[in-house]
Amino acid sequence: MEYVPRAIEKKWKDWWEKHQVYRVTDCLDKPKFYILNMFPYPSGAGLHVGHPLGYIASDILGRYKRLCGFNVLNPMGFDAFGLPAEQYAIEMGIHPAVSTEENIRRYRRQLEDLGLSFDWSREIRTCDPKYYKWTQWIFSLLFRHYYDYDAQKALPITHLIARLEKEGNAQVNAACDSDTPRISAEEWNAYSEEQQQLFLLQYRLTFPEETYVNWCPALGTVLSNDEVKDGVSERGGYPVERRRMKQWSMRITAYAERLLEGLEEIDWPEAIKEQQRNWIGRSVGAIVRFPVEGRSDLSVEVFTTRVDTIYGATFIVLAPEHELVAQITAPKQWTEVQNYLKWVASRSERERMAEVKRVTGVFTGAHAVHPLTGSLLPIYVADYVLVGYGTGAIMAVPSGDQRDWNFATAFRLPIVPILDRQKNLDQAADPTKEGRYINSGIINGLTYEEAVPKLIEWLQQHQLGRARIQYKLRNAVFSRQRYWGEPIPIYWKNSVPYLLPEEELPLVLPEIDKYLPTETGEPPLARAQQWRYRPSPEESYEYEYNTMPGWAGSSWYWYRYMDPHNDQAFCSPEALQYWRCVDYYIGGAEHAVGHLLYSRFWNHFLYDLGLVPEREYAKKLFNQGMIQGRSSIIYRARESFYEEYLWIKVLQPYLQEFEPMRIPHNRAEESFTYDFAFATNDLVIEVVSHKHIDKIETVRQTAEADGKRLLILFTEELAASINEPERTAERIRQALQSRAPFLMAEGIPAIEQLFVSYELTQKYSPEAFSRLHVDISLVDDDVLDLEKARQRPMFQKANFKVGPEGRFLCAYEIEKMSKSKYNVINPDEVIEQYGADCFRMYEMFLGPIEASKPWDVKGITGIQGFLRRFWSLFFDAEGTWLVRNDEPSRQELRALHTAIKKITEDIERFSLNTCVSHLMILTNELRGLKCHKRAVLEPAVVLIAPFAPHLAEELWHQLGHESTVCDAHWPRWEERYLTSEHITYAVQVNGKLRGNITVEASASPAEIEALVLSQEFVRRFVGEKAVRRVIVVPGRIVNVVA
RNA sequence: GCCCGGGUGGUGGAAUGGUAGACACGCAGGACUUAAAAUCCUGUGGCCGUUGAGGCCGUACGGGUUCGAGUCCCGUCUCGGGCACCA
Repeated sequence: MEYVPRAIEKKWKDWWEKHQVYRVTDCLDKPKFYILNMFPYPSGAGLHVGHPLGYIASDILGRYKRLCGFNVLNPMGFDAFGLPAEQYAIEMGIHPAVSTEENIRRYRRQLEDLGLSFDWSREIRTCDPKYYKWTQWIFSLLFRHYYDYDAQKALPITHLIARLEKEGNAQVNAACDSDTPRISAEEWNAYSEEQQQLFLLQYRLTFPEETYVNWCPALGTVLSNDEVKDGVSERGGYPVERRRMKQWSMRITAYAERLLEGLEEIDWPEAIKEQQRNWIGRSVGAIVRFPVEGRSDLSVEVFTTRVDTIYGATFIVLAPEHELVAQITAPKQWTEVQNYLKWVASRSERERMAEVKRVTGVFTGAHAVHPLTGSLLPIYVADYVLVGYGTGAIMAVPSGDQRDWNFATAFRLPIVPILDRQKNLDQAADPTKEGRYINSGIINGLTYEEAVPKLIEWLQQHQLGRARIQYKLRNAVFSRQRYWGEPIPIYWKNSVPYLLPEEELPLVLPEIDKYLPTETGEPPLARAQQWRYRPSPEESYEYEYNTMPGWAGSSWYWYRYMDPHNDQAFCSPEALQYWRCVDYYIGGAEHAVGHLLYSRFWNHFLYDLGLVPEREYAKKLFNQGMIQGRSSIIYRARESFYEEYLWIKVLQPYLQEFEPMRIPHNRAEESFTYDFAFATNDLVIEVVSHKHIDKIETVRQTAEADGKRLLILFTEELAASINEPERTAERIRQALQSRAPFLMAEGIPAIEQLFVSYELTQKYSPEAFSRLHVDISLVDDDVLDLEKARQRPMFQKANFKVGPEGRFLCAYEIEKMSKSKYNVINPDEVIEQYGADCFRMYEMFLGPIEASKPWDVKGITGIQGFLRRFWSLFFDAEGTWLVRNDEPSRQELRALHTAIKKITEDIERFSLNTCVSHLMILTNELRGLKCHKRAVLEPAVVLIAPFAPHLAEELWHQLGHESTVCDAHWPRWEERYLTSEHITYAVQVNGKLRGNITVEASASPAEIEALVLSQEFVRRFVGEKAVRRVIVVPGRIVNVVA
């Protein structure tokens, strides 16, 4: 039998399907192993070669664990709500559910082609009402609970109500809004129903809140902090501004400490844990109250981590949004302050970030009283103080804090040294904690460790301050003004939100006519006519029009896989008891502070309610790296009659080497085409404007004759094409029709067309043009200079290659694989050519899975050859079966058992690239030994099965087995086959390798030492010197020290 | 600026403090072939030397610990990632 990957793979894919080989049941007599991949968003672009990396790795681990006797759950599903489907719906008028369904189908097909052992009967989709019923249900639970710091867990809101009725909230130590008033039982009981409900919102774990949010006008929705990068939206790169809006919020801050502590008990990459720690941002400090001069009713509360520097405070700064600003501003400063506030409000997040260094602010005219010295400190407003952190106000200590120093210097405010070790305060602030305090009243002469408790005690006694732990973590905005998300199961009555009754869930997404906001600016859901749920016909009520954010459905999905079809519960207690939690979680590091933090938060909450068995749901996390794309750039120089210089960042990542295409004279009548085309091994690029479109016929002929594909870049006059995309496209179309009709004909596989200008201008504004990675730009003469080229933004990260005569350059850049960068490689093509087994092993062989690396198809032939050689252990070139039942030799067994040991150990530590190496070594050795023995080859098939399942299944059945190789037993190595009668020692003299000796395995260290010292080469290197010491490392090395 | 990772042949990458460069790609030479592809064999870190002597230098750079350092420690450079007026 001959090795034909595609045929074998098709055969076994069908067989697995027919025999339900990957069906997982809750098998109580077997130990469980739960592997989870972060589920993908099914984008329209389909899979690229970067996606499967983690899936393949998890599949290998899963197959291995199954062979070791575990009941393995390694499920797959789709995080199917999201922006792109909705944007597509807006553009094309297709319902998001339809395009999502289509995308999922394609994803599933691609995943199945990889031979992944997912149990598709457990597939979940977050957009399925049967699924999001439970997302909404968890939301309801959050609404019905509050977090009690004394109990250190979430408790039902009814507990709180009972306490309020009895004793008010004076003794309640719970997570709540910072401005929650203290009320007595009488006050509470006197509240109306609405007042009580509004009051409770201050405690609920999810609640509507008026806050500053990241508003993205282009997307028409708010974004969470982790969806904003560099002041623009992560998706689409649109500007983001701060806006005060009413939004649903999740009180994740209640869990700040728990989320921090939980990190200690999970085996996650240190980098991720560190990022989460930074994001939570715990800092220990104090709140200090500075009374406002002449206003006995007002005082400024500040948060500081350096209360010890309080004597160095020379002024107070409020955030522009701070509520005191309006109350304290002196009349004569009124205009100036107002202007400043207006200016601040007008700046976008992006501008603000770009101008971090600039010092701005304004004096309010008011002063605060220093609580210890009684001196007057001017109160300023400045945007370097953020309203969202601490109290939104600071005491400025210019001698110890660089930002305060900058401000003090700019506004000529005093800088007072407070530690005798502070230096060069005229140059910069010195934040040291060393030395003893000076100019510091009650702490003069003390050290940092002594001063802090003393000050806090003093402040507490005088009711002017207290110790405080502060977190950077903010409550998470939970509503989005979009259509394609989970509806929030809430209705409003008299501006008070009420939960839908549980039996009404799921609240199904209603149909709407257009996926756009209403004319009055309400979210798309406001267009819905047909809400299934009607709270009560008599009363007036309103629906909730926001939907949940993308991270809602992904915050609990791992439980659903345990029991995916349950309509009575999110997951049955039995399934929870068996599967408990994820043993191995695999996914990208980009979710470090988004999904991975929110999902931990939900899990802690569910744990508090006794609904799930573990505090932390993912015991181990592994981050796979990214497979990056390679984007090529070519430069072409000026042509005699072609007046543009062009930089082109090209689309095919495998374009690495460019040569000017030399069209032989016998093929081309006119040689000028020579200068217009660039060629690689399998592709010709022709740069042409519509005026010269008929010339490409010559190029086409040449390309076809060479068996190369032709890529045509239409480079119209850029200004014109940017301003008039439609006309440009039309012009190109007409030119093609009249002068190069062959390009319009279908079924010419050798030709690809790309309307670069057209595509660019249709999709992107001129403003976006400079950031775009498919980029054409006109350049000046002097850019031929390499150094100058590098200064252009698009080339800063590029690697250059200078062409002959310095006439053109080519270059490439490694970057994330993404559709928008036109550097995507689709796995389908690779699988078509080499087979899924080869693709799987090649991706693993590329390097450690945690590393990011560019996709490069170069080495894949090595794997291809390896698989053929492995096959050739079983069949000869004529396809004759070679396997015999002979007794294996010691050498053969040693090769096998060495491989078993190495591969077992390496899978356990998830080093899959070296596993592939060991399989190669085994194959090479067995071929060298001409080993065709069943006793060796059968275990070898099991060893390769996790990596190349199709090939293994075929050979397994050829070996006479009826059942799947997936249920074979993982071989165990036996030490007795690994040992040998002789051991070769490396011999060093003074740490330098000088030779080898081979001794009996039983030789004692003393015997080895004697033998080594008698060696001629040892004596030569020792020379006249006396041997001072001999170190014998058993089994490895001998070092002679002279 | 702060916090994490990295830096090893032409390339991807191996190496519990114990023979650096496994395995593979690429390249060179050879076999088979009319030829090419495919396949197989040999070689392949650099330098000097030899033509079955060998030697020296090599894991970003400079120091240190150790019998022994790619690996541990200190400092420098550099690349990547994350955070960033967080008081």
